Amino acid sequence: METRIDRIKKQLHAASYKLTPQREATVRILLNHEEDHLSAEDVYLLVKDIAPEIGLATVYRTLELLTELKIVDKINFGDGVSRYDLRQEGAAHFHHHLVCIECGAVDEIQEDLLEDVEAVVEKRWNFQIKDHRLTFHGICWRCHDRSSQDPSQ
Amino acid sequence: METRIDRIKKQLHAASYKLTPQREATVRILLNHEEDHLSAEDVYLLVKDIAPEIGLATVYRTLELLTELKIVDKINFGDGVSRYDLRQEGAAHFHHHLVCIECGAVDEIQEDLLEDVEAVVEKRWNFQIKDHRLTFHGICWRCHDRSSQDPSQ
DNA sequence: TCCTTATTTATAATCATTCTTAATAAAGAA
DNA sequence: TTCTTTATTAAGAATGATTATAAATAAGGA
Ligand SMILES: [Mn+2]
Ligand SMILES: [Mn+2]
Ligand SMILES: [Zn+2]
Ligand SMILES: [Zn+2]
Repeated sequence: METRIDRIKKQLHAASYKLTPQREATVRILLNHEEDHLSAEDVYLLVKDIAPEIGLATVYRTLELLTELKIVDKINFGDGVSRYDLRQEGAAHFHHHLVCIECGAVDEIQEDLLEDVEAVVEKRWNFQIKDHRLTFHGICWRCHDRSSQDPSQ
Repeated sequence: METRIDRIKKQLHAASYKLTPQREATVRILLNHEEDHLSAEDVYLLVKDIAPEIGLATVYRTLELLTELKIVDKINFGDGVSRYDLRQEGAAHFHHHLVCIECGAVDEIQEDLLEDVEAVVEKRWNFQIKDHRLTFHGICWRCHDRSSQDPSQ
């Protein structure tokens, strides 16, 4: 069976890049933390466990390369750091995020939901959409539950 | 007639802040560049023309304060800097952006367009939406026109 | 006036990210 | 193999945006 790593390797080769040990270690960390939204520093600290000799600049370079190849998406939630998010395989569009302003949790929406909006934008603004970024800020279901159960509220 | 500045002054007072000369100068620059998406450095250089003694840190502090009071929105288009965008008066929601990957132009969409999507998100994910960020990346109408007229294409 | 607090300036410090340079690894030709 | 070229990396310096600090100033109230 062809693994996810194998397919990423092919994508690199198709663009005439190699899957070096450092790059492979970085990709493995991303695969093992698909749910998370890791910063370059986060990735660096995690990848050091499996490849202790790696340098921070290499992690940055690798993440930049993976972003170029659309294997990961670089996102920014407004704190000072960029975060990196593995794309779903075969996903045409980047998924959306729910950022809780109470607890800081970041949940994902894999459904597209924007088809209609994009059709309107393409037509009315004559803008050919290639990608999108959509983030909602608000109160997550956990904080919701907490405050409705809390008798002090 | 009550001006836009007067109303912003009231918003500051309501939160027990003063509209100091430095803050007023900063707000005036933002008002004079509503269409643009200025970085703190951009604002600083422009505000120096009308208030040469102002410091960069004060501009940062003022922009942060205005963001807190929801008078401006802080946005990030992926280049390394934060940009500041005056909110439309009375706008319930932050407007959307079209970023051209060819020429770098940033156009605005003032229409909401997200009502239906937000209704779905609130219901299905039990998430109480307070704000949103939506940016489309693609080819703007100008670049579109250019390439369809260009015989070398 | 004196006292207290808010605000600003100037500069230093911090932090994320990028750049530079020399070393290393891989690949190809002969 | 050996030579040559190119890609990649590590280490640390440099950069650039943003924030923190400390002293000065302005404003407001008793
Ligand atoms: Mn995500
Ligand atoms: Mn805008
Ligand atoms: Zn929450
Ligand atoms: Zn364009």
